[in-house]
Amino acid sequence: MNFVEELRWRGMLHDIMPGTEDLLNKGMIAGYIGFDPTADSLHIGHLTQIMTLIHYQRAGHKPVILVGGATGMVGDPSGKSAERNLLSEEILQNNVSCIEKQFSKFLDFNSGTNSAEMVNNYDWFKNFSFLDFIRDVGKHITVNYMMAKDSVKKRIEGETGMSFTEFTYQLVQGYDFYYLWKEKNCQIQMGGSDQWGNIVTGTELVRRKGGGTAFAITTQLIKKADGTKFGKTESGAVWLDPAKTSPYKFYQFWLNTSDEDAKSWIRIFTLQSQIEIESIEKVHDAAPHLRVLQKALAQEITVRTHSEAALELALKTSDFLFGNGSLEFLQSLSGAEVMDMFDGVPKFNISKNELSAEVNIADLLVDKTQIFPSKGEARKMITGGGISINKQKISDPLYSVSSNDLINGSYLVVQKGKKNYFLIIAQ
RNA sequence: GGGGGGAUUCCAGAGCGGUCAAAUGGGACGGACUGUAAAUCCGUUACUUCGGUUUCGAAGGUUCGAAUCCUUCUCCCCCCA
Repeated sequence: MNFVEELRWRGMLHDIMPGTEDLLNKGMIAGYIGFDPTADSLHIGHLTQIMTLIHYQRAGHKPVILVGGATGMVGDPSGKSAERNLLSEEILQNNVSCIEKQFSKFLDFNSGTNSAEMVNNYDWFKNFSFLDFIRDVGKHITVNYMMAKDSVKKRIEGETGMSFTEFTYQLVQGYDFYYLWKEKNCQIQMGGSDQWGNIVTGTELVRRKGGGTAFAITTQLIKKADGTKFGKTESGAVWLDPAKTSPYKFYQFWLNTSDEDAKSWIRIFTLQSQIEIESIEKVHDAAPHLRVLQKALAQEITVRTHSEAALELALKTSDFLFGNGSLEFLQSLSGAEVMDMFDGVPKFNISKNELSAEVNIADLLVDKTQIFPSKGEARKMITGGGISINKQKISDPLYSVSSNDLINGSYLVVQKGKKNYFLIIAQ
């Protein structure tokens, strides 16, 4: 199965320039995708493009990652209704190096001729003077052509307008394509469907300035069945950096996908074959409550993005927090493992002296910690059966806690409802 | 400038001078159910040392008693100029 067929059956293909498939069938072709360093980590919104590059490399082609140290300074207007805030140069450079590190997990940078390669357009733009640019690049593209682009038209017709800087963006990105085509024989640019306009400006530049041909492939933007935006949770974006989104939360994000989304996402975000996926779906349909699909999806992505060990911990944590969490399991964990498991959970410190005598449960939850804003509320919640300490439901508002309740002599696990955990650490 | 209407607890929106910590709906949070889903059902939704204490735009006043009546102020909306 060739690269294009692969994208097609997985439902990833959005648009492809005529002739692209023939070109790819002729042999190894270098192709690239650009990533703007708008943050110091990639997030799951980038995952489609990462998967595209993985398939590209698996099909025997050479994937090139372009990190937009220069384009990031301009700001892509595609899909944006208002002018972007510009990032400072230091922040951008820091973002670039963070992102570069993340790619090493996904692609093979040491596989001979089709090794992945990473480039930064800042390298060829930093010494490119404005005058040279408008003479050598700007000359080839008409403003009429640029204005016809959707990303530009919308902004011009809209009320917000568009700065010259952002208007220039497609030319800058277009030049990247020309540069890579000329210097690295990179003949294909890929990207999300919103990038079509920018990519085509590049192929146009290759034709007019270089007299050559270049090709474009775009992928489907990920949609959720319920219409909400993909990749966002209440707590913000889902990052690939474990320091920004813990592997446990990462795993949970995928596990919580709806049945409908899971069926399309397992094709996009995992490398399972068509036969494997269809058999998983069969099992899933027979017993949807087991969520075999979501589990397969979550497992594979978590391992690829983080590691087997991270998945193990995520699984254990999930099992404890949602399944049959037991006191014994907690007691079996080391201090470090506990901290890992409750990563992101609010923590409160309390001195051991305070617990040497008995402390009323409401005092503990309100005065000693800030789990509840008032004692009345804490008592109501306790009476309503919404509070557990160390997995034991507390229903008496007069219940007292003492140092005997500490797990391994050092902490208490408080639950408000089923899902809200708090860790009280005695020091 | 003239005339009219309004300001209520997270939001919307009821509220005869006493029985109003304030209807109802939404939201939020808990519980049951469940697939860590959806729907549904139930409960809670000012503080409290459970004796009480502070709330209804702000400040005064009338009254045994005021979210409800009076005065002044602040802000919002509508209509006519």
